Amino acid sequence: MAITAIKGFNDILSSESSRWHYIEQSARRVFELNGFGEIRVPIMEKTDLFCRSIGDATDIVEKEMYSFTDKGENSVTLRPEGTAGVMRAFIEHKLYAQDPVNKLYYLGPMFRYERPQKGRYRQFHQIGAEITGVSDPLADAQVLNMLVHFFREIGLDEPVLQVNSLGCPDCRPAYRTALCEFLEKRHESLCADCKRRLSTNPLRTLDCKVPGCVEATAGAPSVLDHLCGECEQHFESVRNYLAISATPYTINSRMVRGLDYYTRTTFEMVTGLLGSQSAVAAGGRYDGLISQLGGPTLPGIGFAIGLERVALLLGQRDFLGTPDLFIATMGSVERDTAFRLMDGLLKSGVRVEIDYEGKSLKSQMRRADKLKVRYSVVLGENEVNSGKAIFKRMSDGAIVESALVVEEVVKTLMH
RNA sequence: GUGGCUAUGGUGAAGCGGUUAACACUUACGACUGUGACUCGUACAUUCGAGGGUUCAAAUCCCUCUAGCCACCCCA
Repeated sequence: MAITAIKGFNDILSSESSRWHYIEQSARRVFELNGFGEIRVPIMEKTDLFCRSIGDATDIVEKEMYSFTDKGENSVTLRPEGTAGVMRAFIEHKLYAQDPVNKLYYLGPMFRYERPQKGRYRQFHQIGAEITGVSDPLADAQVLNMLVHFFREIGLDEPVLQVNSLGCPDCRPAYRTALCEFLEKRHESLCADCKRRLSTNPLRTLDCKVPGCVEATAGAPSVLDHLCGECEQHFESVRNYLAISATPYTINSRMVRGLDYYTRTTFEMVTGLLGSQSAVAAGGRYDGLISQLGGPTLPGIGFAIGLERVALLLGQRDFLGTPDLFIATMGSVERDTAFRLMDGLLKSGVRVEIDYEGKSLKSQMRRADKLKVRYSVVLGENEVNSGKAIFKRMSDGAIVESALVVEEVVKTLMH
């Protein structure tokens, strides 16, 4: 048996990479428009970074990390998400010293040891953006609008924005207590998973899909009713800004986050087209993270987009252009002329394809057709001698004669 | 970690115990010896995920393994 790729690790073949480029370039364009600059950080970090940021009790840290001990006896981990590494770099290089406000974006592979399924892989890719140093709700709104803008840019209007507020360390404990009290009373009608969640992560019971639990939690207290004054005001303000920019969204007070560092505003772009993987992008505010990692007390907010999921939503659209010209040749002498012409055209930025194997003219023309080239030209004895050739427009068969001089050919192909 | 489903050529797939493994697409060549698209012809799996077993006979039945997909869980 030939060696195959690791489970959950996929090759992105050249036939699909044009779609990836399209997504990545759109993101770069939108993010840079908003003043974000790219930061490139390693894909491996000390294990402790993720334990301290994501949270020891989360599934990611408990069972999904690719961690191992390197030859220097250090525990290292393939990053399961991007924010932790970016914030580590932010602190390490004291990026806050010159200006606490930094707008950064990143893209690249992330790794989680999970059972693969549609839209979920062990190596997957994210494009993320972060703003540090701004606690004003205006930043929340800008980030949300940028995300929505990105989806509009790539032509997807299907994922819808859902927003919630998780409160802060001051008001969340009280909510948690209220929720637990509520759930305890309905303990018997909860599914086995939810009974377990009651102690591990009570908020999770809110998005359980088991009908009994949906029913049991129907009247559960909402986070939004338990926000402290400041958090409530913050959320109000975010909503106000979203109204000003006419950004469509819905409030989902049951939205839960998988990472511990989130505070206040959280959000997701949600789709119903990817089976059980409904989130194509998600993020939120993380006001305590930077100080928690040993940096200054600065707020932050950001999101990450799941590239595979976006690519899945875009479907099989072809984003690659077609060649401008196919050069067919009749014999070996003509190939010198053909090569000279091709080389000149390529240097002028014309996309040229040529026959490589000296096949029959019919084969060459068939190939020209298959490559969907705009024009074709046949170079044989006559053309080499006269220095002129007939260029054929493939769409309608129209022909036009042109001298075999790069500038002339370029002019001919313009029409 | 737990379920369910599926594994036949480059691809999509027929075949459900019996001599050459259907068909379609793709690819190659040709009909048209200097011009593609349509049409037509020819070629392309000694072999059915891997390994065992049952049988005179297995792609077809049984067992084991492996892989993939989907779902649970979790999440981008």
